[in-house]
Amino acid sequence: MPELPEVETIARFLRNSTAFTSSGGSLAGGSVIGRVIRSVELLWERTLAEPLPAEVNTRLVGQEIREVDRRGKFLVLELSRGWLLFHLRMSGDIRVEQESATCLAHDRVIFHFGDDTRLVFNDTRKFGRIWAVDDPQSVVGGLGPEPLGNAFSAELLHQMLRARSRELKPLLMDQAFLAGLGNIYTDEALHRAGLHPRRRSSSLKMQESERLYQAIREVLEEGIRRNGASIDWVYRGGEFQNYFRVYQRQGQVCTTCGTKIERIVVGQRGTRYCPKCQPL
DNA sequence: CACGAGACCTGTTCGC
DNA sequence: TGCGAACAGGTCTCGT
Repeated sequence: MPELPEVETIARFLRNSTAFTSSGGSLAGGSVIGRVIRSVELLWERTLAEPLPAEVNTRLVGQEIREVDRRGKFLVLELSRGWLLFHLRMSGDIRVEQESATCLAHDRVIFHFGDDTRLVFNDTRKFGRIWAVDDPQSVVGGLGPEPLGNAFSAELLHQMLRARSRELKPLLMDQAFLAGLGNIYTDEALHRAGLHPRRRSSSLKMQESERLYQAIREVLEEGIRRNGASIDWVYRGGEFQNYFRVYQRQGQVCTTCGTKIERIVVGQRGTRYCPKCQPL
């Protein structure tokens, strides 16, 4: 579910003393930074990727949350000793609330703080994972560049694209190639760049790579500015779904040229594009 | 290396 | 109304 902008939004909610949680409710007592984990409740054991369930309390109890960051689609929490990482996959969500709040269906792991508040990992489809490790590189070490980072440039993207010969859509969604794009933002970026999802990466001219680079940055920045996208039954408080140009718009007209948006399958993922703006 | 199929999961929507 | 199929913001593993 969440892609880079949604995870960034959650990271900011957890880090800052804002008035909202990622689910739109009020964040009990503000930032989670400075809070100490007093116990961990594993409601669905397989959510815990590392360590083994028996070791999780020894590893986390007494640890203070020092910093909240994001790497690709991973939420990265620095603890007083070690690191706690979350990946929300398709349906994960995080909320911080008072201990007196009502538990919800699909709550999978609960981190109780000592101050009558808790952090809850809710995940309908059970794909999400949590890691408690000594070195975050063991989890995120294989990721490609951060698309909004300073080290990422049009020249670098062009070189990366030319070094491979894959269809653009699955390549851009490959987290080892570039970290953070998922189905929504890839479709939106390709439309803004005027590139067909099946276009071979090795065939791009510098000017096209430059357009793709700008499109990726713009679509991610706009997503973050709108607090991510809220679709399906999971409400996250974001508004970007109201600005989609192609995603979930098959059969409707392209806002640029009026042609009907089509849906095809690329790399086993539903893919929306404008056949006129994005010719092969 | 590139690519497709299948697995992991639950819920909603659509067609008959 | 009922019921199965298709689909859903992701990633991993296996086989060709």
